Amino acid sequence: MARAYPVTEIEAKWQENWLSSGLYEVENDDPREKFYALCMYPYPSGSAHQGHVRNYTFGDLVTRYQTMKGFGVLSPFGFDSFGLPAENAAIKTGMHPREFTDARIEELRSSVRKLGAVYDWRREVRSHDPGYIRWTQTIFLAFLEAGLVYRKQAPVNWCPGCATVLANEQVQADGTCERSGDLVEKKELEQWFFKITEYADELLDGLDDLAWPERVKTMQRNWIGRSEGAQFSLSVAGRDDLSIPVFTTRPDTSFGMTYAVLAPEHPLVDEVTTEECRSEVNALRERIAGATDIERTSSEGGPLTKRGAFTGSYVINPFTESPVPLYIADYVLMGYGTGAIMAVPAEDERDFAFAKAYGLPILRTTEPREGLPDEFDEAYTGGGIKVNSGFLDGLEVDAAKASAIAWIEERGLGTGTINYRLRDWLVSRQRFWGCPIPVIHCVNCGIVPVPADDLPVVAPDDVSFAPTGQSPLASHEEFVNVTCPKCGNSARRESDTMDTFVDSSWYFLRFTDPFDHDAPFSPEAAAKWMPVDQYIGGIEHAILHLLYARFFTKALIDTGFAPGIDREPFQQLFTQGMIRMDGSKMSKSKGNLVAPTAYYESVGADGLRLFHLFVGPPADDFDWTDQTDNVIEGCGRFLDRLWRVATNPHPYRANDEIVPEDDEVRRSVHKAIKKVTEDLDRWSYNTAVAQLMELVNLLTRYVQIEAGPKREVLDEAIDALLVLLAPMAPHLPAELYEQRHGSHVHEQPWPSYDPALVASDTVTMVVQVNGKVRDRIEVDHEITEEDAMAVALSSQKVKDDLAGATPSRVIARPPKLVNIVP
RNA sequence: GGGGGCGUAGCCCAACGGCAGAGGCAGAGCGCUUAAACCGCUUCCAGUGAGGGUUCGAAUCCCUCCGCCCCCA
Repeated sequence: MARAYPVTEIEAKWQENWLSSGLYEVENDDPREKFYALCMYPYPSGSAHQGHVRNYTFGDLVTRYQTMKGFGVLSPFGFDSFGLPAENAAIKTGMHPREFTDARIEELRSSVRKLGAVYDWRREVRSHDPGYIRWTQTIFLAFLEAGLVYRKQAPVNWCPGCATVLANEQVQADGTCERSGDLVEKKELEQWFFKITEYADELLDGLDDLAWPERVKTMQRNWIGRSEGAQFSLSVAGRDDLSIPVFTTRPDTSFGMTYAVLAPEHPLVDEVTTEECRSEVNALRERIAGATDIERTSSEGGPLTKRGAFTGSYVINPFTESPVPLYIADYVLMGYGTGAIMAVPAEDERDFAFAKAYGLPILRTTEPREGLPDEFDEAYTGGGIKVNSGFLDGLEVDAAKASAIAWIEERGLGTGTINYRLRDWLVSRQRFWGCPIPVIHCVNCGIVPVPADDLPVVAPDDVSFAPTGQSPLASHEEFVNVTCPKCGNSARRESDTMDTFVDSSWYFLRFTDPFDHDAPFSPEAAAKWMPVDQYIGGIEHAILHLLYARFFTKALIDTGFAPGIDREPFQQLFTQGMIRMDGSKMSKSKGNLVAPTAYYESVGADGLRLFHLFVGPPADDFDWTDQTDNVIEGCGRFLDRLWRVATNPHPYRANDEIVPEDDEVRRSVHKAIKKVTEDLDRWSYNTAVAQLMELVNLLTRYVQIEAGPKREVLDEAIDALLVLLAPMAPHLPAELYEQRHGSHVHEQPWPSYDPALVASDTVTMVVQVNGKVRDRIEVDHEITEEDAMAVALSSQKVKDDLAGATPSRVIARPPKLVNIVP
């Protein structure tokens, strides 16, 4: 539909203006109070999609709004430009990932500008730039020196068809390779790890004070998974040389252990398995080798039958000194605790199901306060009094835990320990398009860091991406063959690259000072801008990115890069809802994208932005349906109306006569200022837009009244509208404000409202009888409780309704409501 | 299996425990127009997924159930 104003022209003009005026460039010595507004930097996937539009609309609103409120706002933009898609494209087309990536960065950058979003573009960072790689590598080496980086054997996903290592996201839910469809195997390789577990407690405790969505905090807490308990050893019957450490969160239930379980991949399985049981044990291990943790621990598929096997050995329960059978079972994971458990079927659900399936004894050790139920068809995991538990009998669960731990420690069998679900962060990737790990392997000197002067280590260009089964880096002779910086002998360069989550774990710090050529960023700049005051992104990063970035911030402080900054990088977090279409998330991989481009021409970036603000609460998901275009068009119509009422000539009232509509408009303007300000502060953008629509509708009627509109009243209203709309849909207000005043709307201070105009003199008071509305009476807005009651009781309708009965109670909430209870 | 979110008009959504309706979409009618579109005005439409509880008063708080979605296992 044709617009009432030249959208494309106006938007292009202002986008150019914002780029060249430097209005949103901030210096590190900016005297204003700082505000750091940040959207999660994107993977450059080509031109922006609706998810980007939504994200940057919110971010840009924050930037412009806080600027108008007087803050010096740091609003940078960059690209998370390492990653698999570029490498896959290289394998497919032979195009170098850098070329591929650079082209897509250009595309995304220009489509973000078409949205009218403003940034300090001088600060742009791109993770694949040598200038960024250098500092990622510097940080890696600093962490290595600080003992926060180490190497150990770990299983990787290996696709036999492609003869290559796969990232987790390349393995499909059914355990096959997304490219070849082969069943992915686990293969042990030397890998690099970050010691994030060293910060587990701080990462957990730090969550308490953050202004984050509660569910994100909960997800992180669950991911860290701190549990207190005990670790102790079970000796294998008849084998004085063998003992098996187990971890339990319920040491108080130890007397109820009726069997024990090893993870199938536990190193002692071969040792303890007897000849008679070997074939069954091996069969199970083989079957489990390809299963994911989720499949293994899922309770779907009924009781845990055929998912365990007896090893033939027995272990001694140290509390009872009796032998219990030792099994292997898929529901015990090597990666959690010690990879071995004592099984207490009466008080653990999984153990219960397994015991039932294998006919193992079940012995209760906890009696709930309300007594034992008659039916015993599930485990009891609650609190109560210990029974059948020797020296623990009669104790409460918590006291029994402490007592059991003390008992274990006294005998030197083990200790009370804290266990985490969180594992150390595996950062090495057998990939080309990532930040190279800057170390050299020397036969004489071992692992030698690349000297600082030789950084960055950048991948060579002349590599073949044909899938030969080897990482392009590992097979590049000149890259790999080096001399050892320590002893000068020939050595081998590390060919693994880093997880791209490493790049994104510190980019927000680089933004504070991307100009520094001697350090990742200067401590002063970091201290000036950190922490990020408002971080905005998708819920899909609720766990990994946000946890890694928090870890990095703490580790960077502890390694001296950023002394004195807040240990939490993101003060406030907002997670936007996702856009769904046909029941699934709108995404490139689903092929259900609706490109924003066409809307730039029909309703403009302003119209599209307004739509994303208006469609519903920003945190909620919304469905893109065949109605959506109508709604977007409606947002365009609103902008048309604003344009018309602001630019059309009106039959202004010549005389000084005052009409009631003047007052109504003025009151509505101040009400709108109040409402929009409150709504922007509480992320209620949809209602803020609705308020502006209401005001425009009112003005549309006002200019048509018989007496004609009063010029100053209309001007005040339109100016207020433009200022209030400026952070949401910036182009049109900028144009109109310039036409009216010759100045820039985005440099105007945020308006305040007159409280006297917001409150009206009289209000409609509701009178209820027994909660049902019986009358509405106009009263003074400052009416007292007594007067309100008196007025209510004198209402004829109330009297009729009461029919002479004396009210037993009268509740007054002046000036809005009185409720009379007969 | 555990945790969380959401169910209000034909649709998207408002309503700090107090009159269920702010706004938009779609529909209907009228005006403008030679006519239509645009534009303007008017209007139809729900008792808040179901059931219980707390309260003078519940869409809102609590419990159970149903449906959809997300995260974790």
